[in-house]
Amino acid sequence: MEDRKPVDPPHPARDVTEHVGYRLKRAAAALRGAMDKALREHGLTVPQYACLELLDQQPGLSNAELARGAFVTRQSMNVVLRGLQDADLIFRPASADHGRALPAHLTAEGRSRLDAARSAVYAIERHMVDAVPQRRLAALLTDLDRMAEALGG
Amino acid sequence: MEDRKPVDPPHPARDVTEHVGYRLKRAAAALRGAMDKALREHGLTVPQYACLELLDQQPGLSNAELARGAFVTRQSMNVVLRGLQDADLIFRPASADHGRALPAHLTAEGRSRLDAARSAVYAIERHMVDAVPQRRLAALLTDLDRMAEALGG
DNA sequence: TCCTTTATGTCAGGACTTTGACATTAAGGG
DNA sequence: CCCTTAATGTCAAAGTCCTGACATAAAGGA
Repeated sequence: MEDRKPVDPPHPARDVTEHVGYRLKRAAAALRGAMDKALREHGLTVPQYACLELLDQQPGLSNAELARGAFVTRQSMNVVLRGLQDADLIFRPASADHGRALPAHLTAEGRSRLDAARSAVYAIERHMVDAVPQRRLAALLTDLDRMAEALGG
Repeated sequence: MEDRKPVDPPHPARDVTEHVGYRLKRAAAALRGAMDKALREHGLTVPQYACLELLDQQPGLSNAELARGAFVTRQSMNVVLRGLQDADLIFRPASADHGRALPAHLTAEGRSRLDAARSAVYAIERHMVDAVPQRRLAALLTDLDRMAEALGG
């Protein structure tokens, strides 16, 4: 049996629950839970909503591009897209004219569904944003981006 | 067909990628990815590592308590615990003496495995923390907590 | 005491996500 | 032109996580 070798934590903390990673995970989990609950009433999952939102602002994105935008694998996004396609919320051409990427677009029903869900999601985000002092919001966003970039996100 | 009804975003943004939720998700995904990669070399998943870390600092936690601490359901934590138990990294009594909760404890092997993995995880967290100005770190932690609380985290 | 509430562990089923692998397609360099 | 590289879509298998449900056990009040 070897002795325990304490590792210096990244910053002073009494336990893991004070680590940045833990707090980040907690906040993300809270957001995910709130969105799950709200979107369920609209018949959408979080990845599905994210996909619709991306397609609304960038019509014609391919499966791989959507996957990167939603931070999931191509395989996962493929499943999401099929679900959305079966629900007639998006459509994709059967074959690509140029490369291999199949550009996806919202259907009219997809747009209206997105509009409905967006109200609920924005209310959640508003509630979340209101919890932090307004003067720190910009810095918060900057720091989140820096952390993501530092980790290769 | 009804007209699209624009919803005011929670804060000024050109598109979803500038929303707080998106940035939060991006940072969390980057952290998760980095931890996944690092922990795989130690034969651990992120939930397993989180579980070991919690048990190291609070020995005797029950399945339900660990689930809350790791932001997953009891059912999910139950499978995590079984995996850790099968790998002899933790142990639980077959039956509870007092209530119904089964207190879990690290084995010696669990402790050494945790020590090894911790170095890798702390290096990641250090890298992440170093990416944000030190004077803003405390505020960042506070804001993450406020957002989590506002959403019922 | 009895009942309700709350919390826990567990089972079953399904949904989601991932890793690994393969074939197809476009682009660039030799 | 041919080959390598990179990117994409897809399939298969496994793991992970969730919702829903049920039985057990402690605590509190009528």
